[in-house]
Amino acid sequence: MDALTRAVRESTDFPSIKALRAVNGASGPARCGSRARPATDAVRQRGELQLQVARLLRVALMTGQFVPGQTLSLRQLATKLGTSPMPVRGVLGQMIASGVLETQPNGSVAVARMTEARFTELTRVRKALEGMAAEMACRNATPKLISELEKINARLHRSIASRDILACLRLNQAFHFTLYSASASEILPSLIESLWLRAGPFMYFSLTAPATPWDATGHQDVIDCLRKGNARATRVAIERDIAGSATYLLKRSDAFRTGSSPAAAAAEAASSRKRVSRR
Amino acid sequence: MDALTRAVRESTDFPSIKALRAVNGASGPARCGSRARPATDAVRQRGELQLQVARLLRVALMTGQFVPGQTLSLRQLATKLGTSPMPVRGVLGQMIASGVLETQPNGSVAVARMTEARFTELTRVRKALEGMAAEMACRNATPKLISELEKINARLHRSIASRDILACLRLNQAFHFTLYSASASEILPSLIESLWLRAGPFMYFSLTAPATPWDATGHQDVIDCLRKGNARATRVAIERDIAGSATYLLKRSDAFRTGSSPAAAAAEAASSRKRVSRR
DNA sequence: TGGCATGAAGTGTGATCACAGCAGGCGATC
DNA sequence: GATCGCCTGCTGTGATCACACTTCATGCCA
Repeated sequence: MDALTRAVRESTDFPSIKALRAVNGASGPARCGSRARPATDAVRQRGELQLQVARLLRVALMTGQFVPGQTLSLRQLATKLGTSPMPVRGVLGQMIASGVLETQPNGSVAVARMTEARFTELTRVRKALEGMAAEMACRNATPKLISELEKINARLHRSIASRDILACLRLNQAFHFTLYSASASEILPSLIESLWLRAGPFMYFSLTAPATPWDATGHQDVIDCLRKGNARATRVAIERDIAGSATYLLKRSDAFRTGSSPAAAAAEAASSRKRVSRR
Repeated sequence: MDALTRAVRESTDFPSIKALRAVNGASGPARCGSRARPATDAVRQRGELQLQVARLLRVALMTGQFVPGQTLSLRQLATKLGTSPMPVRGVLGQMIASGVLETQPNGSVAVARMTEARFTELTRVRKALEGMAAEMACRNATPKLISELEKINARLHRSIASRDILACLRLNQAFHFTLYSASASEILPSLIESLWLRAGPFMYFSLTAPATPWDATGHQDVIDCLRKGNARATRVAIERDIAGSATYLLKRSDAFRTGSSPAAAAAEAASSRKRVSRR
């Protein structure tokens, strides 16, 4: 049981931040402003390290490298990333505050588990916020935006055809957030992103089953509404798209058992991830 | 100009966490697990310090102890609170992530400024989320909840009559969040709280003008709808209440000048806070 | 007296250390 | 043989230090 979770943990292979750096002499975690660092270091900026950690962690969560219920260790993550625990601590604190991660009774940090009630509510809030963002985006829609969305959608269809789950999730996310960024809203995209991040690990996990992935026909409706300039219809189309994928996930009722048995979930995710990457 | 902001900063008098502790021998910031601490120390728990800092900072923001645009110094806050910069850093990081604070171009942290567009959008999102929470709360409404809300509302009316702005804000917040906590939602209250926190400093600041405060007649409508058990009407009533106070604030168009001149805002807030506390 | 340079103070960030709490393993004792 | 106690290694948290960077003020030179 512990061996299983350990196996999952071992298989999480980040691109080490240490490797991303231009520093070549430092072996351990590079000091913040090490005097040995030449002026040619392009990576280091103000708070850059924390941003990189946040980015990597977000991607890892959205691509199923962590499983709902899995505990995340500050020091282990830091070692894996090649940094000190410091920036990891900051990022984890923010993710705990936004509900993506949660602190277990013993104080350690874990990926938030998903229950059916939580997922239903998440979907409801998503419909409200993303519907609003879509409506605003429609009022600012340009031909450039529409063609960009169509391009993403075409690639999404190809990914669905080739059953590339990772690409499906990434392109689906790209479609939605490209649309929402056109809303010119300052607060909606970040709120929506936190909701996606909450659902992220669960969605990946539940889509890795051998069942057929969802169809993205809802996206075409959104594009059509955008082209007509009908803001209310765009909102409805997005809401329908969200509801559609939500019911698809809800129908797979076994997906929620991760809440009761994290170890089994970890094992399942590990095998399914292998299955995906092997393709 | 700098003297003004400094004056404001000086006047922010937190209840020092150091004073809250049971430690009597330690003079500087008490070490985390100092061996000198007796086992009778009731305050210290896991992550307790960061929670206390977060609580104090939230209250300070909601009660206008900080002004939109004012820069917050990590070390100064820590010194004022009697802790090391460490827990303050964590809390500020979370507040930056949630949009309550923002990092200035030079890297220092400041209270997010409010623009008219931002406020309009904030109000729109608030209406959606709080309307949803109110609707859910109505479905779970109990006589106990309704009587509690009526009690809060009665005290709010008394505070309006005596023009106690601080109490008005606190009771208004209590009314709304008591209602929302009845929604039994896991994600809505925290989302809503982050929105309130964004608007908090601005609301306090703009209400401290000598103009007449708003009337809270909308609350009574909400209570009536709750008693009738009409969920949709409850949603509409809350939306109307939010829209009402928003238009009241928007009418005071001068309130947004804090975005252009933080120093003047700080001075204004300092004098108005004195005016309030002197009563 | 005007303008530029320099340095001291303050900023956030990252690293490291110290500590309390907890979990699991392992041996000694009943 | 079962159970209790210790003990080692882990966890997150708080404190402290070191560093790059900005800012502002003082001093020096033209």
